[in-house]
Amino acid sequence: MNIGALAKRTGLTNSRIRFYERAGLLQTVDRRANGYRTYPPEAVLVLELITTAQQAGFSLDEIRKLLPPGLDRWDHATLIEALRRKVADIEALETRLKRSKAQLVALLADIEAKPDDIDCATNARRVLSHVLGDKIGSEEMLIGDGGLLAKTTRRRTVRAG
Amino acid sequence: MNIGALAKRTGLTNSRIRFYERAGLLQTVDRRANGYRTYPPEAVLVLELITTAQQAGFSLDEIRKLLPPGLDRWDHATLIEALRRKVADIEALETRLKRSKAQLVALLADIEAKPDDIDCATNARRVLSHVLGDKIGSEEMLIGDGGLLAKTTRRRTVRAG
DNA sequence: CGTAACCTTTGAGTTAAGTTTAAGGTCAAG
DNA sequence: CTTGACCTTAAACTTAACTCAAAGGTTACG
Repeated sequence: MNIGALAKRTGLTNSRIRFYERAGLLQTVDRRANGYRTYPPEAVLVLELITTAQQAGFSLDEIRKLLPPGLDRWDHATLIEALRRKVADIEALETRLKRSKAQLVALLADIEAKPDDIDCATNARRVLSHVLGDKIGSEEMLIGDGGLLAKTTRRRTVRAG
Repeated sequence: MNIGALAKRTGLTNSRIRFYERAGLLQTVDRRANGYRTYPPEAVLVLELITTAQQAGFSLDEIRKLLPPGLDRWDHATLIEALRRKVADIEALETRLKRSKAQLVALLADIEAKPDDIDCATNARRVLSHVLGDKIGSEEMLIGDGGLLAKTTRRRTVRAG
């Protein structure tokens, strides 16, 4: 199978497949006499594994460390470890999301609860003091990155290579 | 207030504050005769608003569009719209997270359910077919970025400016 | 033989949110 | 009058996961 065919099979771009090879993720590749890459059918599986793992939140770096052997011969213990860690990561993120959402919802309620007899500026100050109040009040709030991810704007320029 | 003092008050770095100004997020700044920036006390509030919004998942771009007027005089309707959208974003992400987590947990169970009388390679094939099976089986699976975020590896190089 | 559709490589560009560096002014204290 | 802490700018660097462009070789078809 040539790279173009593999790309069509997997829905990935040629450049992305080459990139994965360069990144050490796709080793099931050979060269024909003319220099063309040629792939065995399992390459489709490997690429699908990679994208599936990505969707589950694994970075390419993590995937590389888990994928290396020959599709069989996996490091059982390491793999399970990684999966468990990733589940824990997801749970942590879920917690953060829940908190952020609650804050936003509270903020919405607060803004809309404007008594209607006070002016906008006064309402703004009132809301503002609620939003920042809790934070400013506590001498030292718990540190931690926070920062949910603003991935609403994903690039994902879809265009075949 | 000089930039250093503001940085200390907010816990941000000098460079980050300058960056926010360059990005059009922090307009409450003046210059002394010597070129030094000087800030009014409200600058602390503005910066705290910015980081709070960031933690709620807003990108700097989104924040810029919501922040512009003079701390009061907010665009009520636009703001509420944005907040609602962000809540919806969070909910969508929560859904995706739930699905991914379920998949991972299922995968874990699958791996550990190895009958112990079959060899590792066979088990690997068995598990692999489960992981990819659903996907391969369906002619055309629902499209959509997926890609949870692998932000386990956050850079956040902590070093004062 | 031409040309279109493949394939190759290298190297640079993209995005977000900053940080780092280099080179240099300013200011307060001793 | 020098030292150290502070401030200034512009420009380059960082990370992840790719994409895009340029310049060129290969192959199948008519």
